[in-house]
Amino acid sequence: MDEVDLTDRAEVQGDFETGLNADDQLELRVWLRLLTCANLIERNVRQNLRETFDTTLPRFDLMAQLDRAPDGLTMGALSRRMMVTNGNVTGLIDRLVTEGLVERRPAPGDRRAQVVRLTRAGKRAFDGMTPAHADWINEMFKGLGRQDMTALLRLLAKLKQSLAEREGQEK
Amino acid sequence: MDEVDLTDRAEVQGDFETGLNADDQLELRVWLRLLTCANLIERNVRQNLRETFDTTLPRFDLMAQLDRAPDGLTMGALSRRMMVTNGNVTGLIDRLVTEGLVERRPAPGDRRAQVVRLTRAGKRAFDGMTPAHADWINEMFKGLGRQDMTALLRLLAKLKQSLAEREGQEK
DNA sequence: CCTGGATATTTTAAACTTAAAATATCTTTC
DNA sequence: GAAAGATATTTTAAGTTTAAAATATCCAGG
Repeated sequence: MDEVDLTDRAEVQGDFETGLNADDQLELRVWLRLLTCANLIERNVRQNLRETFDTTLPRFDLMAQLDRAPDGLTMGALSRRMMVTNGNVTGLIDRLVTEGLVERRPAPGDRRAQVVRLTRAGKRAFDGMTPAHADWINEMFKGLGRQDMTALLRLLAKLKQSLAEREGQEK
Repeated sequence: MDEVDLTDRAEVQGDFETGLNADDQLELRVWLRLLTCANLIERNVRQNLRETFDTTLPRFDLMAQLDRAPDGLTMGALSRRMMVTNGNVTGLIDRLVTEGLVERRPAPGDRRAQVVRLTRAGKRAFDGMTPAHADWINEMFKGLGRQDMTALLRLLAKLKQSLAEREGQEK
């Protein structure tokens, strides 16, 4: 039997980089590896949030933003911070309001805007999740030393800067 | 007037890190910065794909995987490489098949499996997008030197390793 | 004041994504 | 060789996400 083996045994647990050549452009390799790491972390957090607290990552991210802004945020500020569209935030907030975790009220002085903030229950729920969340993240970064992390933080800052510059240009 | 300024002028263009304290755990800061970078890049590529080729990022990612596997991939292999669920791939492939960019055929020797590969038209379409895609990525990494990128690549490899280890454990 | 452009949000339609259940097939074991 | 468990995929329902259009309000200039 010399048929092609479609199960591709070399790829037991592939990712975006699988099949990429070492002589491909460095930039692409960095980007794909970055994406792989982000996906692995996201997947882990998502699963933990579901199993431990029966909630979702977008809900958690949104609540984390509100937790850091005790005076509340407008819908627009929220969507900028979460880097998602306005419409997306509208839907998420709708659901969180229904669940009683978030409250929406008209912004003083601007009848177009809404200010959103955590309710008492929302704050309580979020505080209950924070420690476990921190543990998960810490656990995932266990393989990196303090030096590694500061180096990584610095390089990512530089990349972020490089990315932010070309955001303004747009068109 | 000494009211609270809800527009928060310091946060013209916030991101996940906005509002984070410098004394927060290092791991969390690295993770959020990583996420911010990934989001900025994704957003840029997504917009470029739409404006330039009228397509989407998931479609492009899927075609990129198939392009690297000339003999095709099973649905399962594809979902592992893209790090998304099986059902997700089913839907994406359905659409790409309809558009004539991808073909699906029974896997030889296993009647449960499907082998998917780019059609002639799909290969042509993908090849037409590759150079522009590379340019976009290169442009975004312009602020990083070769040294920075290799350092970043190394650190991310270490992180990826750290993350992969705890994947196996899972229960 | 009032008109035109800017800003804040919601709505809409379509696509994407997930987790879980359902199918179908393979593989092993007795 | 039939039952039990493992694998490969699809289906389902709900949620998330996007881009674009629609609303509503603000603000600046005449």
